[in-house]
Amino acid sequence: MPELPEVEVTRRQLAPMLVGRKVARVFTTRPSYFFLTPPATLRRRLTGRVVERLERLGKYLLADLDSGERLLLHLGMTGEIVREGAVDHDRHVHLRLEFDDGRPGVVFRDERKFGKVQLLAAGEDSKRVLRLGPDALSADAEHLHAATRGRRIPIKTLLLDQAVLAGVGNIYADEALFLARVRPTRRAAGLTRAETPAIAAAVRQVLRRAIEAGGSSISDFVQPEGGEGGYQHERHVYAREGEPCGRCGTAIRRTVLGQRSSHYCPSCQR
DNA sequence: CAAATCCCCTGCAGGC
DNA sequence: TGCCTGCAGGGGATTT
Repeated sequence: MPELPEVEVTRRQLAPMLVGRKVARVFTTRPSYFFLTPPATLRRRLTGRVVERLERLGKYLLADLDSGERLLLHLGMTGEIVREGAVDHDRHVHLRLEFDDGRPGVVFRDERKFGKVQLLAAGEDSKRVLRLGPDALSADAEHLHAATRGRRIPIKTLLLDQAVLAGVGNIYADEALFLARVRPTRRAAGLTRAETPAIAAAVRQVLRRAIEAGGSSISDFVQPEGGEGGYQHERHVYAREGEPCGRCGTAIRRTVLGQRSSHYCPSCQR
């Protein structure tokens, strides 16, 4: 599942294969939940445009076009944006861009269609982006501590709230809480002055390291150039139920919080 | 306002 | 082998 590290790795590899190239042809599938902007409109508005910049906000990618419009992209659960030819071109390819230079195009493939594509008019703001909190890569201890006050929800659930920190998803929330030695079930408001900075630091650390490793390819994440990430080999708790904790050997436990599976070491995390 | 629940979608694992 | 059920989850909408 693409979270901040996977989206950032996607941005870094995608930028060189997108920026500065002129879109010659746009192919789309039929209208669906996936298209916040109707595919016919996308085809019309994107044709002939040049992407000038590609930035990331939380788990969103924003491509600035030479028309002043912006293309908003979200990978959802199973989305992947790759160089044409790097993955199968099957019924799950919803958007494909061809350019005027003869080099391979770019495809946005998504099995479950939880991904999103939206064209923003010049100066138009996206409600989805506006509600995002500060980027999780620079998680601030004071900000996180303040965000926990008055919140009865588990800290794990709070970390997944994109309005609190933008970019944390299920894998890295579990991994960060392991590094901080805090149980995911702990009430946010009950965390101490010492624990919230530890969690913020762990969030930054795990995200930075995951980017360095190229992301996690646990559920099919593929980099734009076709490679796989390596962080899945470094994870401590996520999807390791019953396996021994790397620190103490205790069996990793799984529980459900906010409809999402959560993993932790009952011995190391308190 | 906060918190809980439902739903969008498809592939796959597990049970029989 | 095939059918059915449940699960995976980002995040918005709806309900409590």
